[in-house]
Amino acid sequence: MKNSSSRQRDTTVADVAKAAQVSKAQAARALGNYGAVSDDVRERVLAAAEELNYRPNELARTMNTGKSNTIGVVVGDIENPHFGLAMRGISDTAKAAGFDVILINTGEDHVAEVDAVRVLLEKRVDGLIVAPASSAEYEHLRRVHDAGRPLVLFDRKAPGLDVPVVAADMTLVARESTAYLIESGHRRIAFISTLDIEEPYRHGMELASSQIAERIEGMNQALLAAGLDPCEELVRLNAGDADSIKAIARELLLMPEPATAVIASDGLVALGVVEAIQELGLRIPQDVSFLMYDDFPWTKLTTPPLTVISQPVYDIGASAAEALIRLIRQPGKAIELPVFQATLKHRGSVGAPVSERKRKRESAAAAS
Amino acid sequence: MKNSSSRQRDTTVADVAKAAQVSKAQAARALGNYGAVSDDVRERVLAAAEELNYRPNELARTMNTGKSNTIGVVVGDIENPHFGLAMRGISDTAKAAGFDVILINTGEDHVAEVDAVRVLLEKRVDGLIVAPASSAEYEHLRRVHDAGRPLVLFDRKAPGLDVPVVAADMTLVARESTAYLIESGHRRIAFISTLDIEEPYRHGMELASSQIAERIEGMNQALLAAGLDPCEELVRLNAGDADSIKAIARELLLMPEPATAVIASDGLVALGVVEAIQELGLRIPQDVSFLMYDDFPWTKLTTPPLTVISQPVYDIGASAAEALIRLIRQPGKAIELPVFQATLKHRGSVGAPVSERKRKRESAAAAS
DNA sequence: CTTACGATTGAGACCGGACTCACATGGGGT
DNA sequence: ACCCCATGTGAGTCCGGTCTCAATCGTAAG
Repeated sequence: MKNSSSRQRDTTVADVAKAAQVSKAQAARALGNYGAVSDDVRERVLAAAEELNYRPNELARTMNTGKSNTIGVVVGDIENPHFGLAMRGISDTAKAAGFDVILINTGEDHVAEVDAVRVLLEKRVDGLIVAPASSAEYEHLRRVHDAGRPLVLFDRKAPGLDVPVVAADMTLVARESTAYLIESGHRRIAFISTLDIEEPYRHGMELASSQIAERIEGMNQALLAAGLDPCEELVRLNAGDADSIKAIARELLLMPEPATAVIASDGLVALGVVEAIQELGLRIPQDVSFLMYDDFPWTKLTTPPLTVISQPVYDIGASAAEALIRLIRQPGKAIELPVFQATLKHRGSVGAPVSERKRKRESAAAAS
Repeated sequence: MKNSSSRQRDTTVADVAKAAQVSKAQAARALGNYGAVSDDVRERVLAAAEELNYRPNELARTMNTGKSNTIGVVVGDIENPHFGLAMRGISDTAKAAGFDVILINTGEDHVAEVDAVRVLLEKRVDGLIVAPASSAEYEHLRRVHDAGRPLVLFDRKAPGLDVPVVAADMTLVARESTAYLIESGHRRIAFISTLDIEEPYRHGMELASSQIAERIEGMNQALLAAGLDPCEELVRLNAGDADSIKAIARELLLMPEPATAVIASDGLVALGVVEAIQELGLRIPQDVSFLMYDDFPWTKLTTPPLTVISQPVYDIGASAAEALIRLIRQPGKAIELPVFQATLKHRGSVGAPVSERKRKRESAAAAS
C-alpha cells in the first residue's frame, strides 16, 4: 500500500504533452503563453494540464530565465513593529507589481545577516531590500551589488556603497525636537540608543548607523544654536538589552547633574527607560521629560501619553519596494527617491524641568 | 564598455573543473563533498573554486535533490509581536538544525495566504509552518499535504486536517482567569475578539478559530461552574479595526447592565479597549477591570500595569520548527507534541467591581 | 501552377548541479 | 604471481522547464 503522504512526482510539461498528444515544446508554449500555438493545441494542452493538475516548477523556470519574480527582504528585528509596518508597505507594493516577497529575520546579528543575504541570493531573488544591522561590515552587500542583483537599503545608509537608500531624514526632526526641549527649559538632554559600538560616545566619532548619527547630529545642532554645550556623557550607546537600558537610564537620572529630559532612540529603549523612571519613583513629565522615536500604538496608552517622533514607515517601505522594482526592470536608469520627513507628535511626556518651574515660580513671586 | 553592474554569468562547476583540470563530475564531488575524491584533486578543485569565487547554484541543487534545506513560514500579521517572537523561536531552532527560514506575511488575508502557500511550494521548501488566518477554508493547506510537503500548524487548529498543531491550550487558562474575575465579584464579563464571522455570537456556534473557541469555552465553563449564566451579548466578535473595537467597547460599557470586566483577545483589541475606557473617563480597575491575552512589554507601562494571559510564544515557535523538522527527516514517524500552558499574570488591572465594593462597604458598616 | 512567407510544430540543446555507470588503478590476501 | 575489491575518475543522463532551429504546412501572391 502506498503511503498517501509520500512525495509523488509532480506532473511535468512532458506529462501534459503526452496526455495532449503534442510535443513537449508545444505544451510548454501553450502553458507558458509564449511563441505560436494553434487554438486546437492550446485547448488540448490546457485541458490536459487541468486534468493532471499541472503546476509549473518555478525553480526550473527561474533556472533558465534567471528571473524569479521574487524580491527578498532582510530585516534586523521583525519583533519591532517598525519593521512590521514597513514590511506591509513593501509587500503591498511588490504584490501590486507582480512580485512575491520573502523575508528573512536576522535578529540584528551580523553573521545572520550575511547568511540571509547568501540564502536569498542563492534562491535567485530578483532584488534585495536590506535594513543592515548596525555594523560597518558591508562586504556581503557589495557582493550583492557585484552579482548584479539590484539592492536597496532601508533605514540605514552604507558609506561607500553606491546603492539607493530609502529612509527618513532624521537630522531635521532631531534638531526641531531638541529645540523644543530646550525651549521647554531643558539643559541636560540625554539620548539613548541600542547602537552597538566599541567605545563610549565622543563627538565626531564614526557611527555605523547613519540614522543614529543623524539624530545625534540634529540634537547637537540644536544645542549649539541655543548656545549650549553638547555633552558627550549624555549620549549613551550600547543599550543592547533591557537590563543595560535600565542601568543607563538610572545612571543618567541619578548623576550629580542629572538629565532632565531623555530621548529614547527606539521602542525597546523606550520600554526600558520608562520602566526605570517608574521604578525610581519619578513622574513624567513633572520630574523627567521623555521623548521617543517611533509612534507605536501603545504610546498613547501610558499616563501620560508619550510624545513621539513619527516616521511614515509604511510609505518608506512602499517607496523602497518601488525603487527596487524600478531597478529590476530598468537596470541602467538612475533612481530618484522621494524625501521622507519625520514629525514630532506632541503628547504629554514633555514638560518644564523642575529647575525651570522653580525659576518661573520665583520670578513670578518677585514680580508680585 | 561593459556595465559593471550587468549580471555576469556566475562561475559553475564546469568552470571550476576546467580551471582545476579535472572532469565536471570530479569537481562536483569535491565541491559537494560526496563520493570519492583524491586529496590531490580536492585541493586543486577547492583552490580553483576559491580563485573563481565559485558559489553553488542552490536552485540547480534543489532541482535534482528535491531538498532545499529551507522551511517556509506563513504568518498572518507580522506586525503583531506575538508572531515576531514565535518567528525567533522558529528561526533559532531551524538554523541550529541547518535549515534556512523564509517568511511570508499575509496580513490576515485569505487570498494572500493561499498565494503565500503557493509561492513557498513553488520554491520547493522542505516544509511549511502556517498560522492560518481565521477562516474555514483549508483547501490550500490540504494541497500542501497532498503534495507530500510536511506541514505544521501554529496557534490554530484546522478541523478535518490531519496535521500536527502546536499551540497553547487556552481552555484551562480561560477558565481560571474567568474564575478569578468571578471571585473578584464580577458578574458581567465581556470578551472581545477580532475574529471575522458572519453573524453575532451564539452559544454552540462553529468558530473558525480554535483558539477563540477555546477561550470562550473556558470562560463559559467558569461561569457555569459559578452558577452564572453565560451571556451571549457579552461575547463580541468582528472587532476588526480600531474604530469597531472602540465602538464595541463603548457599547459594552454603556449598556443598561454594563460589563464590569472586559477581556481583550489580542493586543490590537487591547489597545482599542483601553483607549475607549480612557475616553469614557473610566478608571482601571476602579470602574472597569481589564484582562488581555498576550504579554507584550508595553503592558507593564500603563497605569495601572495590565493583568495579562501569557503564552510561551517563543517555545511554541521553537516546538513547531522542531516538529516540522522531524516530519521532514522521518516522514513516516508520528509526532509527539509537548503541551503548552498559558498562564495568568496578575498585575494591576483587575479589581472588584463598583457594585461589589459598595456591597462590602455596606456589610462592613452593618457589622460595626 | 509555382513561389514565398508567416504560422505551427517537434527535436534537441541548455540552465547548473547530482548522480549512475563503466572503467581504470593498485594494494592486500592467498 | 593472480584475483578481489575498494578507491578514483570521466562520460553522460537527469531534474523540469525555456528557447533555438530547422522542418512542415497552408495559402495568398505572381
